[in-house]
Amino acid sequence: MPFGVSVMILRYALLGLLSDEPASGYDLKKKITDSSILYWSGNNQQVYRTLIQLEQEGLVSHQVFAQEHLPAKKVYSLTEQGLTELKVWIRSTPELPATRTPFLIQLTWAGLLNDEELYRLLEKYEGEVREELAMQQEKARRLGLASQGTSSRSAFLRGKITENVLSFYGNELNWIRRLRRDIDAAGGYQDELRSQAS
Amino acid sequence: MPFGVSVMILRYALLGLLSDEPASGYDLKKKITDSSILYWSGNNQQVYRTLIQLEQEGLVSHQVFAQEHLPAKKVYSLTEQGLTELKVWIRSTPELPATRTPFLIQLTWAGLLNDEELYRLLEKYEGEVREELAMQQEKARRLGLASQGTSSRSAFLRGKITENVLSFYGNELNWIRRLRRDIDAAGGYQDELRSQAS
DNA sequence: TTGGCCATGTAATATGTTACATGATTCC
DNA sequence: GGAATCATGTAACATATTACATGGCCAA
Repeated sequence: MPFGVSVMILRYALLGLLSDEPASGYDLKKKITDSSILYWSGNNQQVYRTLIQLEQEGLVSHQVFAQEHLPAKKVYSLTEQGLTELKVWIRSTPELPATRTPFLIQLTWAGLLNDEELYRLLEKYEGEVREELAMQQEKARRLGLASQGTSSRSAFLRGKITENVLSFYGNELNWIRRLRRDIDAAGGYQDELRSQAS
Repeated sequence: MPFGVSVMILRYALLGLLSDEPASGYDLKKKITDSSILYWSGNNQQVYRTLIQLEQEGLVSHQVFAQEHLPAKKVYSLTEQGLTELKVWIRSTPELPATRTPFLIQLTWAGLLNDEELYRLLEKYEGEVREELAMQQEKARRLGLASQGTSSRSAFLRGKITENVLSFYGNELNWIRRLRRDIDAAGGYQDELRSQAS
């Protein structure tokens, strides 16, 4: 069974979420969408289909709950076997992060733009990163409040994960600011920059 | 035409590479594989298919060159229209980087592991990041030597792109080191860590 | 009364990956 | 003799995304 990278991530993310508590496909999809690190594109299909597959493999099981005025729920839980498999994966050799950053590709050929166009491109990117960082900080603040009191090892690790996300955007913001400052220092947006050696 | 994110990246990466100089599909695929930011999975199919598509759209054209003892080459060049389209894209609003980091997902549920298992997981990850950073530094050094003398705006920007990649791994390395130090400071790998408030 | 939330799912399409075919050449 | 490089491509499969269907409830 040749599971691709992101399918695998989804599989184990689902097992992980179900190790916290039983949940329906709908719930799980929302949790994934809300998560900063489980980046996903509003796509419930994969969640539903993956759950069915996981059930066939005996890693999860479900119970149907009827509801008044609302569609019935399939509430999934982790099986013993599922927990075992989840642990095996968590212990396995971690992969390096894979980053897709279209902006760096734009920048690679941004030499084709004129000074003003380049200025605006860099400005826009800084703005976006700044906003995203602010959003993540706000999210972290709310999450921090929610987990006050819990001081288990899990809570400690989850705090560190938040820190990772924040430091990623912080690092990116510093980089783009340095870049813009260096360009300014080299005498505005002249076509030739001699500052490269520095 | 609903181009997904990464297809779009491939399209414009190809146009960009061809704006540097004409090249065959084979050459382009190698350049993409070698690139730190055009992360791809040794997959020539997409390159060949995308080139054919780009040609149908009039953004690139090709000439066939016969070679002695070697298969014929299809050397692609950027058309006027292709250059225009590339510039339009470069000027367009940049997207934020999208990062897939399976390790953070492992870590989210690493509370399920015992102390020693967690220790080994963190150690392995630090090692991997350290090695990758070293590799990227080595790559940057070689690239820096190659581009000595060129002090155009393009060269300046490409230097900054390298800096971005290095600072990404540097940041990640700092984070995992801090994490491990904090755990050590909290009295080794005890099951309960009270250091969370700090 | 338009739209969003709840909840699951089908169908169609788009994208990504793997395996394999060809065939001469060069390096170990 | 086996593997890697050069060079393009076909076919098959795996995975991801979009659009749509259902249908009652609730809020602006």
